[in-house]
Amino acid sequence: MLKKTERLSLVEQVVIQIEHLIESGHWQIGDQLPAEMQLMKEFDVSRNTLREAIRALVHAGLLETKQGSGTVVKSSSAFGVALHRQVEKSSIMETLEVRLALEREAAQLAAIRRNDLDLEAMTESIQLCKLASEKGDVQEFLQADIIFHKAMVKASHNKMLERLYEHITEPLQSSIEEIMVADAYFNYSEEIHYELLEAIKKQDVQAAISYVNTYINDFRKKIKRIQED
Amino acid sequence: MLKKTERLSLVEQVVIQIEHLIESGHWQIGDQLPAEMQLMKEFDVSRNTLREAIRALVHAGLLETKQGSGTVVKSSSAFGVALHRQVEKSSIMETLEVRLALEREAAQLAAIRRNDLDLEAMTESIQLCKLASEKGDVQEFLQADIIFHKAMVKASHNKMLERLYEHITEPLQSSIEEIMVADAYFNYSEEIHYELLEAIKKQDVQAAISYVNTYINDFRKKIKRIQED
DNA sequence: GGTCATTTGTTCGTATGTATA
DNA sequence: GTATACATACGAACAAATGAC
Repeated sequence: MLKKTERLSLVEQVVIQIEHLIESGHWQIGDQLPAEMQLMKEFDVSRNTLREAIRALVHAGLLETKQGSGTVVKSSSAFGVALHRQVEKSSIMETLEVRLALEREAAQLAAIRRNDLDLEAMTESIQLCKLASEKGDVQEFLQADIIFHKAMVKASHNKMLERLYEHITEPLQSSIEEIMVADAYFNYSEEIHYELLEAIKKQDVQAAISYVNTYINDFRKKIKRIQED
Repeated sequence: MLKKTERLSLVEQVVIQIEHLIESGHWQIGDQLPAEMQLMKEFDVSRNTLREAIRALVHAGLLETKQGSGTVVKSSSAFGVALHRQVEKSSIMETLEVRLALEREAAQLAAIRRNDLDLEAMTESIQLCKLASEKGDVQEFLQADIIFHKAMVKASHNKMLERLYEHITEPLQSSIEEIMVADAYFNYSEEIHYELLEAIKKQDVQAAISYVNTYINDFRKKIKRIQED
């Protein structure tokens, strides 16, 4: 029934298989895992082995088990969880400074490497920003804004930068929403990054970098102003 | 309204305690942990509970267990392990671009926030670079160079930036050493960052940034040249 | 080379608490 | 309130690997 000791323990093998199923997107965030009985058959392991593998992934932050209701996917990557924890240990300002560093590099690389598909995605998302601003919906606007930024980072064609940016921005998002909603002087038109898109379109590296620098500086001042209230 | 029974399980409590003992340096990398029997008494838990906590930390990459021999500390932080794995999945070029982003931001912040202690540490490490260059010892020079860069990042007074930089640079280091040793045209005097230190000393932000930009660009070209050979 | 104590690895059983139906 | 299923924690016994004598 069970094979003799291979290099990896049975538990580790199951852990890796589940990890892969999650990171590949086969099981999405929020999805409920099949019942234990079914997973036992699927991986061909005993109940104890399966449970131990699940516990390891719970501790890693990828899964969450709830009595009675089962286990659900909580995060898509162990890397994301580790970064998330790091962000929680840091101040908003510190995290924002790191984000600026990544965003400035991304803008520069995007201006160099962007292809037609990238420009299309960025143009599309900036249209969403415009629509949301016309409706006056802050929440919707911020979501569209994130999509634009992610599209720009994607246009840098650096997967590591992309992952870092995504997992640093995500836990920061709720704080940003609070700040923006609390901002009485919020001005949509100032927040839509037409000039940045133009700079990347024209492959003007310097213009892209300086635009990022100014808008993050504004953002910084805004946070300071609100936090002092 | 759901009542969140966020009471931590015993296993989680033990995990956190061990994690803290490692991250605080009480147990250093390479150290052997006390035997399970002793740890059971120390944490006042059963063997199964203790073992599950240890297994979680083994999976996280902090510990390594060997049957018959014992348990040793393998890494000092879970964040470092996660980042290390991410770097291994990425190309040298990608990682270098991320490093540039962090280093540029660090140089800028260091130029603004450096204090006398920071300047002292940077001056000291640049002296080490000079000494190694006079001896013609590449290995020693590179080690001193790392110390200088870490001192600069520390001078940015952003802990998150510091941790990210450290854990991204570390796994990159062996690759860099290979490249530098293989470089027939290696010129020490070009690699000592006197001008960067001067810019930070004078709090000249622009000069610091532009110096980082040029030296990383040179580094990039060097890698491309060597990889093409 | 072999024996033995030590240490981790594995599996079982039991008691208690807790969420769901 | 009761019953059921699941989670948690403990204890014990045995297997397997290691290292020292």
